[in-house]
Amino acid sequence: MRPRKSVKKNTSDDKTARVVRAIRAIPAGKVSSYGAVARAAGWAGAARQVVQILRKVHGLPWQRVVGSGGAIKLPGESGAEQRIRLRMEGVTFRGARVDMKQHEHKFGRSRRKSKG
DNA sequence: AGGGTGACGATCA
DNA sequence: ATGATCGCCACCC
Repeated sequence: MRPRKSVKKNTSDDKTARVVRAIRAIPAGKVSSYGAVARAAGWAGAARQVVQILRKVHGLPWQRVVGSGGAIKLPGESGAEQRIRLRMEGVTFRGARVDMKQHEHKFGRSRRKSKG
């Protein structure tokens, strides 16, 4: 038997693809954290890789990914811009952090369409 | 191959 | 809340 390819690869590219999908799944007005995105992509513990992907892949709603607890981790002006962008999307803050109670995005579990 | 690094995260003081 | 530490993972020299 040769290794099953179509089951689940785990190349860096595939993981990246999953992270990208997770990030793109965050709607405007919502945010998620680096760690949460990593887990949603089936890659627990890869918060730092989420950052790398965030920097590498262009066209992502990067402002919607914040630190644990809603902290803005981007330094300097970039951080200021992130706040502005989020506020423009309707995200509210609780001091220096995003009000996660209201804006934390919950990722779905590969849900099939359900009957209503 | 080994060591330094980073938009991290959880924990401890 | 702040600062130090340790764990984590891939990337870069």
